[in-house]
Amino acid sequence: MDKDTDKKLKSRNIKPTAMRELVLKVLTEQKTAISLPELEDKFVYADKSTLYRTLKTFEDKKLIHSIDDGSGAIRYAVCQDTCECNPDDLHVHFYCTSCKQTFCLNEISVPEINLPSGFSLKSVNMVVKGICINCR
Amino acid sequence: MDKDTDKKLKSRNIKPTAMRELVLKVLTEQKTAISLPELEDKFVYADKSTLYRTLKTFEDKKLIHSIDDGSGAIRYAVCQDTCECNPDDLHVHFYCTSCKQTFCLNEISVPEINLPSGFSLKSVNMVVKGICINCR
DNA sequence: AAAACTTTGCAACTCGGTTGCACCTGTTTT
DNA sequence: AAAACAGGTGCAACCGAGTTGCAAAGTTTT
Repeated sequence: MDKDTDKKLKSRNIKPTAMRELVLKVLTEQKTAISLPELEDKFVYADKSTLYRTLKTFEDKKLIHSIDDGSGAIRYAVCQDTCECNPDDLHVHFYCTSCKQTFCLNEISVPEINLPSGFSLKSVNMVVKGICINCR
Repeated sequence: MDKDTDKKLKSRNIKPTAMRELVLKVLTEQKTAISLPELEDKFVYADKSTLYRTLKTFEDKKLIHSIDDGSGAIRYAVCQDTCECNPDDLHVHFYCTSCKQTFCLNEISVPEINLPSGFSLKSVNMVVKGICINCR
């Protein structure tokens, strides 16, 4: 059992099962955002639905956030420690069309938008597509 | 046959078949972006794959643009006349979580982003989620 | 009018996501 | 300690969006 992952789970009110610890560990070691199918590949013996529900639980409890990068599969990445997934916490994501990896640009927060009057904002999904530094 | 739709198709180098004229007409009359499944509902007698390929053709020829609003289905909307779908042509989209409609905010272009060095930009998908003016 | 090419319709399939249900495991209650 | 309970996991099946191969229908070219 990893003390740190364990703590992290508890800090977000998630019961730390063996499965969850393993998933969180993979997510933490992962530098780029990962999709459910990709996660499945890393866990040959775990069931798809278990992994699915694990991700959903993590997302509900704001341990991870999801990114729809337009690749057809939703990807997930661990949130910053202080993140509450409010509009202020949102950052820009980068999708590399060459290596198909999705990066969290944590330093770049999504610009403010002045919506037409009558429209209210809840959240923003901003994905920049291009070529990443490794593929150039 | 509608002269205007016909002209519009030709101007983008698309052979104006009956099917395509009808689809373009629906897309033009539509105030919000529409998905393939939604389009299917409007064409009871047309085949899914035909509609699918029609949308793809339109998109290739830059008559329409696609929006991934995170709803699970890609939506399409007619481009502005001068649009070439370059990064400069890109505008923000608004997805209403109540009525599930997606609006093109044509007046609001996507803000510029300073990517980390080594990353190059090709396009941007920016979707703001919230409540639209009709649902408030 | 025949040949060549394009568009359309049908059917089947892929793949990501999702759910119902049974089983199992660990915890609480009696 | 046994029984009851709650929650987590695995299996199987399903859904819905998107996609493709192929044959039929329609157009264009020669």
